[in-house]
Amino acid sequence: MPELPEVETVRRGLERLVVGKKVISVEVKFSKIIKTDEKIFLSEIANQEIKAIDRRGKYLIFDFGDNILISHLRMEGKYLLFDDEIPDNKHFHIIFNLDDESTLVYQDVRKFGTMEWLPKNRKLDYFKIKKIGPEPNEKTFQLKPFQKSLSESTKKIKPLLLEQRLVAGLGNIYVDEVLWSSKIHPMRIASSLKKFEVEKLHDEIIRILQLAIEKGGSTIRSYRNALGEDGTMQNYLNIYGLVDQPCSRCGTTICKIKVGGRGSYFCPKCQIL
DNA sequence: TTTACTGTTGCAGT
DNA sequence: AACTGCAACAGTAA
Repeated sequence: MPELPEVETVRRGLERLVVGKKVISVEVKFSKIIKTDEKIFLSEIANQEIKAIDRRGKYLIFDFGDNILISHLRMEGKYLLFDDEIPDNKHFHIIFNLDDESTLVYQDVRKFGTMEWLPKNRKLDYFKIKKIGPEPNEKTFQLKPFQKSLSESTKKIKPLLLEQRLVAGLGNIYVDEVLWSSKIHPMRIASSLKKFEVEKLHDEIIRILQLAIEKGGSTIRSYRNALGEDGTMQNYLNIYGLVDQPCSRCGTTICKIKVGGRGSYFCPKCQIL
């Protein structure tokens, strides 16, 4: 479920449901998800209270006080909470047994998700090394550095925005929405953007991600009751997934192409190359 | 039956 | 250094 608005929705759900609970033990059914030392993870997390659930970009952060668990949902990771018995499911990979008899389950059909157990004092370093850019809000996502970075890049704008380096949180859905809204073709070279286009792009990144958070994220190809999977943002999308349908702004038929290996939707009249 | 596609990221090539 | 393509994996649709 993973762009920033979906991860934030999951964070809010987890915050309500598991903060204050203690993890009694963890069962790892598929080891490759745990990227740090599994033995240390299992021994250190036992009997630790979940103090808070935070988020940075598309990363979820379980705060245990001295340590943190950084969880990335990648393409299909989900969290589920069961009050008692958990059903049989071959995609339940990590099981957190909590002190009130409930069970937090990490489900991931494609097994791309990751978890890392780290001392809390390495948190800032972690995101610095990963080159995760500023959160998309007016305070931290400043226009000037964004302008400068774009003016110095010969990359196509869409793949550049997906790197998470200039701003955190955009994925394949919202980057297409932001570009449509800003009337910018996904293959435009970053340095070719005019000042007014960069300003519009900056504002739309903040506006659309914020709107999507308010709508609880988008639920596409969804299954059933995952935490925070109650989003309605899919009803407000203007371009993603709408190939062969008329552009809501000009009526032109929406096209789909590949840009940097990703399926990309755009209006050939509103977004000129 | 095969192939292409999928809300992500990181790495191995050139 | 900066790009591109693909691998990690499983399911669905054509």
